[in-house]
Amino acid sequence: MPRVKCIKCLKEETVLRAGFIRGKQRFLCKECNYHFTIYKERDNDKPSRKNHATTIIDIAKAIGISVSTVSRALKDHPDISLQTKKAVKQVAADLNYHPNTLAQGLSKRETRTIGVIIPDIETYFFSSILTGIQNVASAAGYKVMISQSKESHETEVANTHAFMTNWVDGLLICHSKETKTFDHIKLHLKSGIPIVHFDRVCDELGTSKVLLDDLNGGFQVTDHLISQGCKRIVIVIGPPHLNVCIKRLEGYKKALKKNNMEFDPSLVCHTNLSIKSILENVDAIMKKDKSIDAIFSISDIGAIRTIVHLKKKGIKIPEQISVAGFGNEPMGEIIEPTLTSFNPQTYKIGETVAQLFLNHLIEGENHQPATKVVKGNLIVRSSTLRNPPD
Amino acid sequence: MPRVKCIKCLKEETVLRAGFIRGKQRFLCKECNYHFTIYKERDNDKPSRKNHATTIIDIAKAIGISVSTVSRALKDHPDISLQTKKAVKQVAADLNYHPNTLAQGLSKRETRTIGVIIPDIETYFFSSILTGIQNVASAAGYKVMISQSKESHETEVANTHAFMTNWVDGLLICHSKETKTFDHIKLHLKSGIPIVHFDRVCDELGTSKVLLDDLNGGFQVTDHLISQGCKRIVIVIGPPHLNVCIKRLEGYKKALKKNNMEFDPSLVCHTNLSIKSILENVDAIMKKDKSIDAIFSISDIGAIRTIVHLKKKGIKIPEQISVAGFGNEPMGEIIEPTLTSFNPQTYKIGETVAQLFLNHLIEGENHQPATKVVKGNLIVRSSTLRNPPD
DNA sequence: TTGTACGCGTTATCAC
DNA sequence: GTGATAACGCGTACAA
Repeated sequence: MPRVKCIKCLKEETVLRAGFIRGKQRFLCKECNYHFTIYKERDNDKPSRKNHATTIIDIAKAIGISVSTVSRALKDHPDISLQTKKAVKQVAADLNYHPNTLAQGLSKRETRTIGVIIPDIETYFFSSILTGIQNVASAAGYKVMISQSKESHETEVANTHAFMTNWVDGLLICHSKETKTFDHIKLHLKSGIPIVHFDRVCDELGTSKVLLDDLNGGFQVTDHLISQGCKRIVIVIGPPHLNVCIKRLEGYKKALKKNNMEFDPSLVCHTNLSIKSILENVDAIMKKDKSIDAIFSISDIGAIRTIVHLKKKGIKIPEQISVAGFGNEPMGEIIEPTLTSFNPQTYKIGETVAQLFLNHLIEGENHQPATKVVKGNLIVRSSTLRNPPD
Repeated sequence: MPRVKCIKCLKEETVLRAGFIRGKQRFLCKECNYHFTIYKERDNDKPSRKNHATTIIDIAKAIGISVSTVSRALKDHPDISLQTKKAVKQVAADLNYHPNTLAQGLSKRETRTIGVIIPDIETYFFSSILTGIQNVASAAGYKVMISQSKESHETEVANTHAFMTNWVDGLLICHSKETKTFDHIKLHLKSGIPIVHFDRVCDELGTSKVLLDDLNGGFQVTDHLISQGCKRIVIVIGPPHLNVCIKRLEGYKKALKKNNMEFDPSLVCHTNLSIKSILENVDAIMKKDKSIDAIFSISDIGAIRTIVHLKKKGIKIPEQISVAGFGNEPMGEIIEPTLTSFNPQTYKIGETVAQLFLNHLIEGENHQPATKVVKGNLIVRSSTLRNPPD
């Protein structure tokens, strides 16, 4: 029973509390059936928190209109009069208003943010893919959150969950080397948000994928080595659960076949892709088999370190051993001899990944998972050129 | 005037609408002064959206307790009984509940997210700083949003605003090369959120800063070159508005002074730090001045490309020209000759940046901006070693 | 110990 | 054209 007089009839006893409006008690005079609010002195107009960002409420108060009108005016809703729009925009600018994306997200149930999980930002391969993703995403009005798993399955899982609880609108992921189970992805698959895999993908989930031109790349590099007269080509690959390794190996085999050469399993070096493991394996195989005349490393970093390693031992490249890589890292242009490598078009991969995400959004309910292979191209440099073109 | 009977007195005319409770109309019988709500059939219990993530409301309904109890139980509030906690956590797990960080952020007015703006992820220097930042930040429970300005002032400004409207709890920024005005930062300085600058900082804003060991680095590199017998050392720097250039140049001068050598302004190459500009300048100065015996490039990439360039012209490094860089990029170990460079300790820089942000948070109101210089160290390699130690 | 109901900032759906 | 207010999901002072 508030001690408040009705603004209309000035009676007290007929006035009842009737909910709140924006933190202000609202009253209803039963007599006049009239709702009203008591405005206190304006001294409480100071934002309660000193660092209070201006909101549409502030704008509404300043002009003396409702928040809905402000909201609509700000987004040029056709219903709103030009005059009002102008006033609102003016005040918004004066008060340095910026919409709160958190609140927008909560209300619209979308954040216009996509999460990207990659193994390692410091690797050019991934960081350049990122750039491709960001270009397309930001053109479409999406922000990109990045996290690196550092090749740890545990971190990958944690990051995945973190993204989902942040309500990202999509998840773009390249799995860590360690990752062999995919429950963390399956769990969120039901939520219906677009998930796109790239490079190290997972086939058992029905997601869209972007793949490197692995098979073709493996083929082209090997074919090129053969064309340069190499007969005994070592291929250095990683753990067998990584699809990319298998594909590149397939390409290698295909090239041998095309050139009527027999596949010798002893020429396949299984490593864990660490530099240490790669160099050890190279040393071992070269000690065992003196006939080797080429090394195809599945990664550029591996190839580069192999070159440095072999040169230290006085081995001439490419005369004694040709070396080729995969990835077209910038370092390949710097090292001597410059490195022959397969260029997987990383920017384009990134762009394609983001595009697939956007497609999924557009297609909505009746989205069908797509798999795209980004064509790459062989870049021939000195590390394999035995027969200089005449 | 709702057509609702009071639960107590069963009268209709005395019942008034009195606000809402959780989406349900609340009524007040003026007669009995009694508040009540009409519960409809339970058939609206189905989640309205099919892909509705479970919320604490779902848990509360499932158990038949209130949302506040659920909320508190989930965060082990001491008030809640062990029994309740157990039940809540059980159901939460069953329903695969994940708190909505958007709502949490809106409610708590913090997002536990920090924004990082760097010129370019593809540069090792920045990506390794990022890793340092992420390590410290995630250990403290903060997520990291990354955006690259690609050295464009415009993009930097846009990204800054995007972060602020996303209510990041802090902003860590390294300005683009183009950036000469700082209104976009000033604007948000008032909001009170911690802003930390690194590398390319701005002095006119009272923010915390993390600086490279630029002066010392410039000094050490130059001093080392001199110790190797170099007399005419070219220093290749970037635009004068970048504080890092000035500092490294100062170090260069300091080293000359220490060794009683005169500073010759004609040996300073002003470039825009692009490869093209660097190589052109190097060519020009070497053509003009045949006495030059060393080049100190302010960036490793510049130094590396310079080496490649000079080698192509048949110049012997370090015998004819010594070359040194700054940054300790991985490529420096690969190129021949391997590159002498100053290692700025990028990881540590990143960690320090994040730490400064955390400090700011802890200190709160009475925070005093700090400036930290991360000590680096000279890494001597072949590109400058003229007098092999005997 | 548990529950109630408001506030966070915005959008959307009605109602007028 | 404009206003009122539920809803988004959660935290929390205050009430019970």
